[in-house]
Amino acid sequence: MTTTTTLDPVLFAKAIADDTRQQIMKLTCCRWRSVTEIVEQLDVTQPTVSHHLAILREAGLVNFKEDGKQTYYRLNRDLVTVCCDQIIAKFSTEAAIASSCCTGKAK
Amino acid sequence: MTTTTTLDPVLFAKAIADDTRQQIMKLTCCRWRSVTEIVEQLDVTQPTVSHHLAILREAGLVNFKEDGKQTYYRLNRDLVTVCCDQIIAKFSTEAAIASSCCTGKAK
DNA sequence: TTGACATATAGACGATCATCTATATAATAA
DNA sequence: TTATTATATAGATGATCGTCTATATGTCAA
Repeated sequence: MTTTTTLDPVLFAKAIADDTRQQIMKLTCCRWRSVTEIVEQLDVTQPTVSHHLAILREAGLVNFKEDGKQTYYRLNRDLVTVCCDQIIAKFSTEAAIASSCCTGKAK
Repeated sequence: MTTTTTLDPVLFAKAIADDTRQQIMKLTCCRWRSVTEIVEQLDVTQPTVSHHLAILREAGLVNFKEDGKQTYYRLNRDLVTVCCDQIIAKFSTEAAIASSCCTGKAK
């Protein structure tokens, strides 16, 4: 299952603009983690972790799979990379020229 | 004047997690822009633009220079690139191994 | 079936945020 | 000096956000 797709730079930034969420992203960056496992590593309650997982899931930033009682989450690292590259491109000279935001003389 | 330095990934994300700020970043990505010039291109008031410029300035994401009555702002593109690279690195396998967040058997 | 466990959802609460109007500050022009 | 222009700051307001407790839902074991 490949769920990379894309994500608007503003929505991407909002999704990762929280310390708890970045901690979750780091915990899930290289292997599947159950919610309980994540809760054990952090200083917040289980509902708080579920809340942040829902935000990351809706953004497509984590993949998940259910297995009996447990739900496992894993970071969608490809999407992180795509979004970061997209941000760099958005604020590059080329993007500016393409959107003609650079009219007038450069100073 | 080179003001690249660094910026924590969470703080970087917070700084760019707003549509108006990303519009300002795009407007200033390739040349110096006065506040008035920026206001003319956006649908918000001048104090709102000044507010967002202050946030970007405190994060080091824009450089500025005063010239008489006017203040010119320009995006610090190098810092944007550095921060994006930093985010990609933070959630890479290597970073996970380095911080030993990958203990236990991979599934 | 009943109880224990894993996760999600609902609702409340305080904090932060984006925006506005009003005003202060500073520089130039008349 | 006085008026005008450019920008920043103060304070208010409504919206969004992060977190919590309480509870619902669903799965497995006894």
